[in-house]
Amino acid sequence: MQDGNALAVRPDADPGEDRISGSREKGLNRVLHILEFLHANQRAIGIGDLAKGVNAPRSTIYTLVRSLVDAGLLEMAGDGNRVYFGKKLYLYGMDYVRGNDLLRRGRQEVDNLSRETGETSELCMLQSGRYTIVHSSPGTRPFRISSATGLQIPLPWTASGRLLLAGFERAVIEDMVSEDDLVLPDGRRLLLDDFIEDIATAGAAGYCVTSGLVDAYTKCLAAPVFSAAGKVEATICLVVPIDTSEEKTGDLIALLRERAARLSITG
Amino acid sequence: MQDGNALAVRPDADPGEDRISGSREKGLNRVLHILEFLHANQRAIGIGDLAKGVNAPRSTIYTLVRSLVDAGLLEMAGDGNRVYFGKKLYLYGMDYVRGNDLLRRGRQEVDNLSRETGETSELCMLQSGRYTIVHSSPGTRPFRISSATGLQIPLPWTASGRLLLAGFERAVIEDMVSEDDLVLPDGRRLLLDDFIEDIATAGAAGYCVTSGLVDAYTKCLAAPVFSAAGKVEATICLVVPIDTSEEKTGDLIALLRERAARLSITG
DNA sequence: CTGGATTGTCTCTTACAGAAGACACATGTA
DNA sequence: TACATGTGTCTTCTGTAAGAGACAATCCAG
Repeated sequence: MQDGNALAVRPDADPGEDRISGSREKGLNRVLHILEFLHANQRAIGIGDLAKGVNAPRSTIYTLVRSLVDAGLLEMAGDGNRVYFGKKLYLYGMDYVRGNDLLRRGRQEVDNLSRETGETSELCMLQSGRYTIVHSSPGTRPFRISSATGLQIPLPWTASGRLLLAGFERAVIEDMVSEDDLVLPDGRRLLLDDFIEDIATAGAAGYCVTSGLVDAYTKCLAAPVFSAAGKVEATICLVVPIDTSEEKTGDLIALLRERAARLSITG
Repeated sequence: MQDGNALAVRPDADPGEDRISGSREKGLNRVLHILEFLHANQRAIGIGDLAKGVNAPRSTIYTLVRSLVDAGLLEMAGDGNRVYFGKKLYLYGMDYVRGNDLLRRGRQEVDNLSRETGETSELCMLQSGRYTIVHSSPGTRPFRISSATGLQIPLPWTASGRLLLAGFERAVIEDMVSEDDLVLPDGRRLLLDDFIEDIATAGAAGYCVTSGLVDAYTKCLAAPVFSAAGKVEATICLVVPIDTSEEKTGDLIALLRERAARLSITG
């Protein structure tokens, strides 16, 4: 991610081999990488592997992990030499929920929606410039649409992404969306201009539907939740089979918009 | 800590006062303090106050907070210059829940218990040597017993505390319990020996009841949840009015123990 | 308007945290 | 038995991150 611009790599390089790394990193950054790495892997990781995973010296990771474990942010996992997230992070997370009306009520609403409709429902937000499924509730279909909470998906792949970007400057949008993001899972390629137009349309319409973008079997219906300031702060969405009738789709969108509007009345 | 050899410390020292400190702190530690401070205050804090709160130089806190906000661990709160926990922490917290059977099932069970009995129910664990309410469900009584999730209470004040310490060496227990911890909210003072005896008794009995410890109106019933290794990994407890009849108390304890046992069958 | 307090950004210095690498001890496997 | 691979702890070196402090810009009370 963040090498790039770095000042010219030592010309003599290290005779040893590749290892360009070398750069001395701030401890905090190492920690942030550790957390991201664990989040990405969704399981306990051995300290050695962790060091490899974040490309940091073993000794450093040992020190940091000890601090983090002592602090309770990480915990040694059952068998012995692996670590994963700790109780403290859970507690802080709950603090976040408590301090965040929208999230708390949004979760509730999403659970309701999936129970009422039987479809998979999700609460989505921008998370440092990335689309994030903040909460999802599975729905009752035999073929369950997989979607882990916290999963980060390119904005252009989703209906929610189009709504979340409504109101942003073109430049900002270009900044958030990489070239890769425009390539769909099946290899098709979106045009940035089309995407930006979609955003405008979705913003004006107050809802958005996408068909067969992430996979060929589903469509995604989304409605925006507004902050007091009138910005799109989140979306709630439903993931339904792509062959859902026009009529039913319409009904679901109406339902979704009503619920999203209700969520928007925030203090 | 480790000055000593250093070349003469400023001879004038700090005229200010107390704070001999000055010691240069690791950035990571500062961050840990920041998080604890926010957790303790349960609300967004201005950066200046944050610096005061964790007793750190302003410039340092500005730098760290920026990193943390960029990383999404903290978020700028509504009005502008305050910070609180961020979405990332919530996501990591959910990861913890997902990776932790006991917590997931325990939360469920606690919710069930409070619904079934109408009493306040809690899931408790040791969190780096401190008693922690990991999840609580309010119950239906008019006088709701307050108990925020994540609240940390001295071990000797609680029934759960007695169970959680079962199986620890005396020395370890002495280490975990400070003098202050032995002083109850109403000023009474427990004897360490009595407390340690309580622990043994509770451990042997497989449940624990305390009356009027934290406050004069409630008693606390707790049952231990065991890990595969046979250690007490958590407790579930009910907070009931202190005048609850012997008979009903007995029934509730039986219920509690059954549910705790069910939780103990972990993978 | 003035004086004090607070906010956010910057620069410079040096104490110290991160890195390197050696070590001792396990495992596994050829 | 030797040889590779992984783990956890220490010690030593040095580049840099934490801290002090100065600054301009707000804000507010009197």
